Amino acid sequence: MVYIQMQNLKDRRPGVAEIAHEIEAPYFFTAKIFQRLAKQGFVRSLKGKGGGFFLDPEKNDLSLKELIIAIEGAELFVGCGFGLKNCDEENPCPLHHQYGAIRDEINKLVTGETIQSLAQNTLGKTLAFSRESLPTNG
Amino acid sequence: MVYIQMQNLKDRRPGVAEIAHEIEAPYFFTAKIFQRLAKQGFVRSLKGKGGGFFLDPEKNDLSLKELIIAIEGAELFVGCGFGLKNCDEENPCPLHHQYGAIRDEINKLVTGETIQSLAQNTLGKTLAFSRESLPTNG
DNA sequence: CAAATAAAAGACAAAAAGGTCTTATAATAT
DNA sequence: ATATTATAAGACCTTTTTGTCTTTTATTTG
Repeated sequence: MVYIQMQNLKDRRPGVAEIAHEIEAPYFFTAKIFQRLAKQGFVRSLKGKGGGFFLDPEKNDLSLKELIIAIEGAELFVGCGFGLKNCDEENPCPLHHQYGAIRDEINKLVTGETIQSLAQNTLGKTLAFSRESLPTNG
Repeated sequence: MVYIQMQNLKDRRPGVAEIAHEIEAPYFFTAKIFQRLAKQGFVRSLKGKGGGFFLDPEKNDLSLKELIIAIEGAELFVGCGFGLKNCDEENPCPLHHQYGAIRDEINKLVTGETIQSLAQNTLGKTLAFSRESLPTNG
């Protein structure tokens, strides 16, 4: 989605083939994932010539946290590091406080960073996926 | 394993039923997991009456990192936060530096803490799994 | 030795994740 | 209108993870 937004900022709408190539994932698998993201409202799409994926230009604050919660649930942000159900401040697991500190850092990161901020910050830089894309499939 | 070591420090060797109860996991599933851990040499066991699981008393430095790497591989400690293969210092992903900081923290935690240190530090405290255990199955 | 206890081994089964392909539908351009 | 382009939908398959059960083997105690 960061890649999509980066392209949107350049007035382009990347299609499945291009995105799949950039993130080094199979074509159809990528298609499936963005189908789901589109249905959930996280991306929009246009069919036909010149079509492709784009983010709602109205919203400029889609945090990583919102996305992660929508896709994987909130466990990462609330659950016990050891996966214990009974773990809390009164009955902490042996890793409770140490893990809590890291979880706070993760929370800070995913709350503060948005798809838009990441795209904006990295526009023009040499990135892991910014090599010019020649669509493939596989 | 922390629970096992805590019990070992009290000269007890917990069995599958007891461990399963403490970690709120199904009996047979827990059995499977410890079977694997035993084969990998991370725990030892004794069959028969009075038997159960215990850690090698010689080793007192089994880090969480060693365990995680043996069970899940090292990706958590070396991989890109976005899962990109091309991501490195020269070609960073949009989250590269932010995620790197968190990964460093995780590394520090799992390198510094061992099963033994966690067991030792938490002996006698009221813990998520320290309520006295009445073995069940399911 | 026999009985009881407890893990080891291995076969199975169910559910979730990952991956592929075909057909349908929408949009554009001519 | 129609040909082209591109996503949407849904069926389907494979692999991995999770979970269950039965049988075997080892150990202790009487």
